[in-house]
Amino acid sequence: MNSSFLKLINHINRRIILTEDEQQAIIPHLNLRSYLKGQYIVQEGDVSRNETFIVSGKVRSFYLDDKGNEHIVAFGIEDWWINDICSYTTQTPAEFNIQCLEPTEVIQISRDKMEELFILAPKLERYFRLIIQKAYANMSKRIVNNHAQSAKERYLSFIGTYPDIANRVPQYMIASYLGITKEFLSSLRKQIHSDAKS
Amino acid sequence: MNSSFLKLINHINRRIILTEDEQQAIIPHLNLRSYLKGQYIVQEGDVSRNETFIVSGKVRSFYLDDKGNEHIVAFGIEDWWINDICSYTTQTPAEFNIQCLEPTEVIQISRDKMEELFILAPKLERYFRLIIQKAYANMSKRIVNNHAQSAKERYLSFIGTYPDIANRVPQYMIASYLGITKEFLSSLRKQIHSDAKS
DNA sequence: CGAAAATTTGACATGACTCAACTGGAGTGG
DNA sequence: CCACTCCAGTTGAGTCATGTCAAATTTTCG
Repeated sequence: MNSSFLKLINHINRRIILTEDEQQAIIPHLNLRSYLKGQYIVQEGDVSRNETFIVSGKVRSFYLDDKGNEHIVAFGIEDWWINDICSYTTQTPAEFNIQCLEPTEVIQISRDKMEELFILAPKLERYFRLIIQKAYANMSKRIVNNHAQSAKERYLSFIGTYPDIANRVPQYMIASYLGITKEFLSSLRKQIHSDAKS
Repeated sequence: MNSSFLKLINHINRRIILTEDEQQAIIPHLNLRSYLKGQYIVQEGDVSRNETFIVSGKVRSFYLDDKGNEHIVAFGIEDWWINDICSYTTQTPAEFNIQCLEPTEVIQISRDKMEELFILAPKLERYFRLIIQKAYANMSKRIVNNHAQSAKERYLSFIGTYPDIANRVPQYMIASYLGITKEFLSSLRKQIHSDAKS
């Protein structure tokens, strides 16, 4: 089996149990696709037509406010699903952009194919439910932490929790993800370094 | 059929199609329960053992930080599901409290019963997937809005979107939900009133 | 009516933003 | 190999949004 597809199948098998037949039946519904750095998987205003699983690479999902400022909603790396779920489920124009920060390889499943898959293997409903539940729980904690912690604490916690992301994306994006300005993040880092020395 | 159960069945039927038989089969798995104002449906440290659907009343889900400050994660009203999903799915101690703000009637389904239900009517996996997807999409927007908007804008948008909640919970809880202090919210309201007059 | 809870007020402190300038790489092309 | 540009990151001064604390006031409700 193609190793990218295998990666997804393994991801599924870690949460539900697929028979050999089911695994084989799923494969033809999957669509492998490559993006270059900077390319968009979903653009604001377009309708998101696929569920997207990241095989390798790195993406960000962001929102552009009225003043033209970017607000990063989420990063996505290897083994994560990423989408504008609202646009996908209601087939309305996306509010978020999803852009590749590196050359990125993904597996996509169109809505139609997805419905076929759910008929083929209804267990997949459970798989996606579990995935999204996890994402929801993380979002809830993020909301709370945004309120309960200072920017400095959030930054330290971010680089502790996601070192692989923190090391591989520009700082101004981390600032945006945390909801602070790049200048302020810069001064926080300065503080942190001098804290460490003294 | 008991009218509370009917309320849930209708809620389900608005998203998926249940046969008459399935509807009848679901009922015995449901558990009706009443709470008084102030009572806890889930307490921090306990394990959440049920999915909980609110038939009537009003609840809040909140987190207590190290300094003892409350941070409201969500409100729940009629026709909403509310839970500490993380605790429920992993059967680990809850980080959030879920407390009734009024006398509240709920329908609960234990994990075991839920598994039975999923076997009985696998479509329910889809129903819960759709519910949680919606909640996730809302959370994402909330994160963005917390970053893109000022406290005043968030407050106005909150009372516009959820007037029924805004009118029925104390202001200090709205402040907590928005991530600001009750004093600051008070001064925002003063501004808003004087804006309106001039 | 009286006590407790919720809200408001005001003085003051500070975390975080703005803006503009500067530094320092990483290409790129001559 | 240098000059040039572009982009990310840093700095610092000034400002604004929001927080803190303590007290006064209003509302709720037994």
